[in-house]
Amino acid sequence: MTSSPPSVSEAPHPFDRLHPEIRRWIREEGWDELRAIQDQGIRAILDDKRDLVIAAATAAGKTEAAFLPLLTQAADRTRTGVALLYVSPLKALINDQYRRLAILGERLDLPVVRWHGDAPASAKRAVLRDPRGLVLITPESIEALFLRRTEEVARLFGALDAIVIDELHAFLQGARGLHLASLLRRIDRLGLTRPRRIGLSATLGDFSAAEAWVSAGATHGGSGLVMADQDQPELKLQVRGYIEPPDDDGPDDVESDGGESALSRVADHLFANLRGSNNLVFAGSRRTVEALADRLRRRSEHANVPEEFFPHHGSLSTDLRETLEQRLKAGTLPTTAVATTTLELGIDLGSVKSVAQVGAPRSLASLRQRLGRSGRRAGTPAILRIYIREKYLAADCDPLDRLRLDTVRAVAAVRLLVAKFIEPPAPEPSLPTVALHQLLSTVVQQGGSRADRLYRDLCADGPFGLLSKAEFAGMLKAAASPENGLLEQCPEGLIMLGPRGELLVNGRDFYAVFDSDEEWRLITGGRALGTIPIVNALGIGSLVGFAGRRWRVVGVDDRAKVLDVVPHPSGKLPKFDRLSAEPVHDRLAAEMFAVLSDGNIPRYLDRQASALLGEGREAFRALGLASSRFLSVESDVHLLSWRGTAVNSILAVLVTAAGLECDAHDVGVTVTGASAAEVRALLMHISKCPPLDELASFVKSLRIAKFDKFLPDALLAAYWARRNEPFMPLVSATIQDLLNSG
DNA sequence: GACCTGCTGCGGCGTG
Repeated sequence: MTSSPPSVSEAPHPFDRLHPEIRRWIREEGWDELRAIQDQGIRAILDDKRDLVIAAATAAGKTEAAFLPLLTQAADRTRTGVALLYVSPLKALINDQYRRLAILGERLDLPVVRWHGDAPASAKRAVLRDPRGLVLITPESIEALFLRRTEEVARLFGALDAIVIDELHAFLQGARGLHLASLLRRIDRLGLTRPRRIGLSATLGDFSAAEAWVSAGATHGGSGLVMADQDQPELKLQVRGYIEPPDDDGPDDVESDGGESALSRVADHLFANLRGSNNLVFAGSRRTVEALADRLRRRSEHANVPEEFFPHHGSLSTDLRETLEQRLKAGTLPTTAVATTTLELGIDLGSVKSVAQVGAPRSLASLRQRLGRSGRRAGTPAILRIYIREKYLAADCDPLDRLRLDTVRAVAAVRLLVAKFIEPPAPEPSLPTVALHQLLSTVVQQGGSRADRLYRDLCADGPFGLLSKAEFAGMLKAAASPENGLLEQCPEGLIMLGPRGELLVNGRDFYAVFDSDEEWRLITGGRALGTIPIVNALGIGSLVGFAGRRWRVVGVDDRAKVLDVVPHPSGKLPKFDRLSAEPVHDRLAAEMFAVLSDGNIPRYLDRQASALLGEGREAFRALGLASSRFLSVESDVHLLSWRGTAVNSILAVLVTAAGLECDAHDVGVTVTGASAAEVRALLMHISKCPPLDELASFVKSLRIAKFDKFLPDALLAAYWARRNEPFMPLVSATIQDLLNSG
């Protein structure tokens, strides 16, 4: 379902179909011509009423491809009500787009209003009084409108022509995407016709998933897709290997004066090769970002050169982050950002010479996104360096460590990058939590509702359609239980908020479907540095490494949770809560097996990485793992599935349910306290797999999302089973593979 | 052995 072929000769040129004021603006901007993606966008939007996905690289002009034709239509509109809604996952992106779109809006006499928590209230009041034009908003602010402006929201959004969803790929997975899907469906119901939806994205793996998300609830025929020609730049790639020193326990902590840890040597290489240009370094965790930024700052100090390496992560203050982003974008001073995932989304960062990845990738979607953020100049190759740190192998080490799985995963990830593989969206674990959130919000919006209507509005053909009527009833019953008190039912059957429901919904924390932790705020000389988790026990005199520097605490405000700090020569890195590793997809785990099985040494490996890959393969052969998937180590048995996180987790639950202690790891599970023969017998037994919902009680924690504490066990168990059902054929195949192996 | 995102309404104050 791509866009229609080039138009017949008598059809007007897309440019000539735009509003005269927009054409004038384009000429004044000095554009020679519209880009292909914009021509296609104009045709698709003006010729067709269907939903649309626009896919093109960052800075390729997607926003204009959507808004030039949409504003052309909106300028002639006579209906009252806001004409266009733009939804973004980030406030910073709204501010960025506002600057571009407000100029066009002014020319067309269409108000353009930013609507997020930090946006000025005056413009919001103005559009409430006179609803028209374009509103740029976050999902949470849409939620707030439904809850706090229930009477006015239909006047605002009841006659929309179109809803543009930016960074669409960020909403295809996760609780927030489900939240937005529900909010859009609620907006659809405010008016007589469903507004068309237009999704924008730079990195889509699965176009059909994106089109399906966008066209949910469409009454006439699916959606269209326009995409830019993806000119594949040359990719220059290196994978570099490093081995930790023998007795290094805390590799990520603040560098000691010896400075021989693998991370220190990674810092040496980055310092020598990235200095003098703009680069992005993705280091995985906030702790590693801090450790690496600290090492790079020290190298600048020792070399007596200006600092040009700076940390960027979600716990740093907006001030520090924006300063760094603007420095990257300006491009006048050489700048390298050492970041977590914070720089994967968001504003255009300008031209970047190279991207580095510290640690083997676990997600191809993420790796692709990172490469896509590198905004190269036309004609220059994309440069990617992957740095791998492996353990020193002691004589008595775990044989699994001998497989050098990080090096192997890096090679496997590169192979899948070349094969253009991107993980498809996975079933969303937090669906019940988001359903309860939307249930409470809908009860407020409707001023009391009946159960059957709530089920119809939220679930039937909707984003929560995976819940059965019985499960939904269970959710209602639990929410109305005396201990939860979220809902109450009037004698006539009308469902209202209960006292705790009122408290919850009126709290400032309610709008987002994701949880947030309590944190210390770090201040120095009146300037905000950022936040660290409250689990860090800090008092006056404590030393802490943060924002790429080291500090001493000189003041504590326990009530406001503020720490006053001053620069200090030393400090330990704070703890950031870590739960579990990012999941690995089946395809990546399977590719790792393939990498270990063949003998080819890719040229993009440096000498150390080649040696590590060789060692891994040698261990793989020596341990007989090409044919056997059992590996006994003292009282443990490793079962090597070579499958992804989802399959290994289910396998671990199965083994636990059968009575043995078991934990999942990256390429299989480890069974404790049984012999290989016993484990084999057990696998034969569980190959006749018990029903999944009976297994759910063996899952370590079913309560994972924000409102799960209000949900009944039976619902959480049933939903766990439902979202894992698609993996069961693979689980059965895995058990067969294990049993068939030597 | 991980990361990220978001936030109302109102009273009180200062300023033009």
